[in-house]
Amino acid sequence: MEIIKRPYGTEDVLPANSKSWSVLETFLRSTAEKYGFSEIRVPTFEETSLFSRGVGETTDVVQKEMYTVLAKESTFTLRPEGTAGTIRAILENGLLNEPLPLRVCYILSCFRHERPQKGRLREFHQFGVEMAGSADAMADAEVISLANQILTQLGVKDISLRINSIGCPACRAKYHEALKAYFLPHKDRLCETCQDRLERNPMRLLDCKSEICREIGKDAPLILDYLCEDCAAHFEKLKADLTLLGIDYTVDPRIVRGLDYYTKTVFEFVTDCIGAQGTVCGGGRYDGLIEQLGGPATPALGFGMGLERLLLVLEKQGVTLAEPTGVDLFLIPMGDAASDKALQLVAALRREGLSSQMDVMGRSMRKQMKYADKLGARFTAVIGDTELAEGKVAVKNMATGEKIDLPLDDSFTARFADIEIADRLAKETV
RNA sequence: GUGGGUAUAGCGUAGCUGGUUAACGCGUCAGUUUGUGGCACUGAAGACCGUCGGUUCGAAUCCGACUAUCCACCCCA
Repeated sequence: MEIIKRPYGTEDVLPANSKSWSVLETFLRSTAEKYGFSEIRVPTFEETSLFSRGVGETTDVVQKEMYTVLAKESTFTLRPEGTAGTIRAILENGLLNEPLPLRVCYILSCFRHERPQKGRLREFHQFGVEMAGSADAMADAEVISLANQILTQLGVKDISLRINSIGCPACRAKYHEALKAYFLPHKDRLCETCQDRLERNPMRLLDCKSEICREIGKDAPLILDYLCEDCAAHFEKLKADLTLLGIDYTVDPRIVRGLDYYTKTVFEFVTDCIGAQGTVCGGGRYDGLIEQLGGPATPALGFGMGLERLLLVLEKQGVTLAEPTGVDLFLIPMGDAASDKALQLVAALRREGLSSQMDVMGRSMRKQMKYADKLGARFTAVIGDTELAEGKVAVKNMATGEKIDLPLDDSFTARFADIEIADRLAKETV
């Protein structure tokens, strides 16, 4: 019988890598906590209309990338991003009645039906935060600061923060008109996709990779010149605050987010070391979204951080988050009486907080020794009739070959713990 | 949705100007007398050479289709 393979664009996290994931997740939550963000957990699937209303009817994500499933008589959609569901939960549970601003974070999987490539999966994971209630640019700076601290403390290098303001619906509408007016005379020379973009999303024209489009767009009007007074002031304040925080950034007027809810501030942390999909973190302000989803008009913002992409960067840059799990003491019993004793010792060591294992395959002593070595056991101990009779056992340090006698009584686990700690300290000082 | 690349044991590869039992490294398992691992040596298991069809006396090797997968466009994390 042949095995069934995983769906295209999904990934298995194998034992060799799972620890990096859990270490990363713990780090993300605890860092977010320092900024006042508490974790929220929401369903994997939602009412389809939540996304068409929240993310935007005309976006690619909603139009062609959603996994919408028919379950009995109802249809649902696997979340393509985290914000809509989180805002839904906030509104449904009345969280906005708590002292504002509300700060929540999450780690969840998202689903988009796209063609997989490096840094892009159909099921991917993201860490995200949402902050609701503040219209001040200081809130923007804080959220960006969190992302910045995460990346910095993880040791990520060569990643740049780009910020932009895409204004409020009022100034953006004016800007779109100006852009169209600028590009229309050159329409025939634009690449095919850009001709299409001219109507759908004119701001994308500035981001085109084609030489001709770039050349044409060189002198195109910039959104920053079309911001209303309020939006312009907000952007200036953000820049000033980032400078106060010592966070480097570049203003990139070409940044466009593909989700409809963004207003004013948009930002992304981009690297070029993991292929074409280099946006590790992206986010911005969405002052209209909460009202759009039926809540009270409340300014808010957030970001999403792609965990697979982040892990790709860390791997590429040689950052290791976790050493493989080892074994502190591997017991090698010889004979039934010793085996019974070892079984009890292993359990006692584990209760003590140490990791301990023994053979469960009925292997010869030599094989057990080899196996202990492959497991990366730091210490081994052979227990046979002699040890039982003398009431002591030699614990062997696998790295040095040194052996230390320990009494086979109730003090064994505590004594071994001392040796184990001493060994750990010795390694650290070296 | 559109391009292009790739498809040989668990993993990484060789073989690809068609020619008899498809090779190598790593890994796994068993041994080198059940009282001490790493090294070395011996041996074993494990591949219908992605699938189907075509050319041919003969196909892992050439051709086609399909499927899978990777990279890129697009889009986003």
